[in-house]
Amino acid sequence: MVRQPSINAQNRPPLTTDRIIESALHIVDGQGLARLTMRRLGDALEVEAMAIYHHLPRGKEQLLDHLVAHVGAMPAASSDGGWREGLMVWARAYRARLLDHAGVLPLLVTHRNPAALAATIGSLREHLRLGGVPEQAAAVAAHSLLGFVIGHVALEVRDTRGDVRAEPGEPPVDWDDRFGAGLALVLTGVNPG
Amino acid sequence: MVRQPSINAQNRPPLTTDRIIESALHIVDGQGLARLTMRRLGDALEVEAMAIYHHLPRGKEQLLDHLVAHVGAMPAASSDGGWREGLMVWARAYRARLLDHAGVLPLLVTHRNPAALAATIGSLREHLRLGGVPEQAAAVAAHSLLGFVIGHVALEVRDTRGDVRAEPGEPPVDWDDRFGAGLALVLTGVNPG
DNA sequence: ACCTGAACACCGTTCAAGT
DNA sequence: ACCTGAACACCGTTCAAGT
Repeated sequence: MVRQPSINAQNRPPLTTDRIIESALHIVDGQGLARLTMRRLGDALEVEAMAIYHHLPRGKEQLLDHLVAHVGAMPAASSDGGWREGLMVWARAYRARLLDHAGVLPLLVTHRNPAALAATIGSLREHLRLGGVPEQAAAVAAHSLLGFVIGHVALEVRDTRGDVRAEPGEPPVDWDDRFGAGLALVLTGVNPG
Repeated sequence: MVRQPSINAQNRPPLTTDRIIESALHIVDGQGLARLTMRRLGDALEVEAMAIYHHLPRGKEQLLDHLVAHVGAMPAASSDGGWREGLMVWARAYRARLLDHAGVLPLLVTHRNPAALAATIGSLREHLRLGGVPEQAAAVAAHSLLGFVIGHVALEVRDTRGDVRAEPGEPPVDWDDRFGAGLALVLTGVNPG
């Protein structure tokens, strides 16, 4: 029976905050937010639930704060094309991120971890400023764009993976197209000064 | 000891679904969603928690579905002014509703009760059609507008009743103004054809 | 320092029983 | 028909104890 010396006596990787977050996100993505319990999370990490408190003293609150930061923090990268193109790229990527982790969405629309979106909003405002949009208009556009993406994804999540259509005659919505058209609508309203 | 004959022997109004919803919303508004438990709801109604299941057989799931419908269903009324004015009136009222019941917001961005927003979206689309906006553009604008309002309120809720500012030098946001400007931005992008 | 085991106060829900 | 009481399987968290 050979043991790896870098691993502990139970032959498993050491518990770290990153592994805890990663595992929690895996549970939320796979089974939904309601199934994320400290005990189940402990099971997934092959550890007693109480061991998690040694890394996250504030317990589940702190765990959820981390999930919000992990999913919500995504600053817009500086782009080669124009600022409009850059914001479109960011918006599509952010939407994809939210859809990938739709179970975290309810946590994003709470007061939990108020600073989690600050960097994201700041990067959008900076992007607009560099594109020549005045300070006040940039602040408005940044909140409008981020709000639009979050709210639109919320509407998408409500509709999809719902088998029952409200009005049976209505055709299914192509949400990729719908989002793209809405994004163009919002960016049309941004005044470059 | 005089008893009112219309009331039962325990001298209290009879339990109805409406009273249950109303009381649940009162708890969520006053203490937050996390404090809404079947036992506390029973206490507020001066009844055992198990009595609620007689009116809501699907239990807490059904209760939350009702809260989503109660808060999220708000069709746009036909207006005397132009369609733009009508949509602005609706958006401001819908925002106020969401802010009044911010504790329900996390439930709104879930798959729970998928039909809850159908009438609201339908009324917005109808409003735009009557204003001369073509079918496809009206569908896009309806989702964009509703998404914007929901997402913007989410950003407001994250910021307000948070005492700690992310960057201490930054001035506080006037959210009424910010929302109004964002609303104008979105409506600018709506093409009347 | 890091993890465990037992315990506590809660929670949603079931089920048989009361009226 | 409408509500209750006891019970069950869970939950987050504390705390003393192990290594």
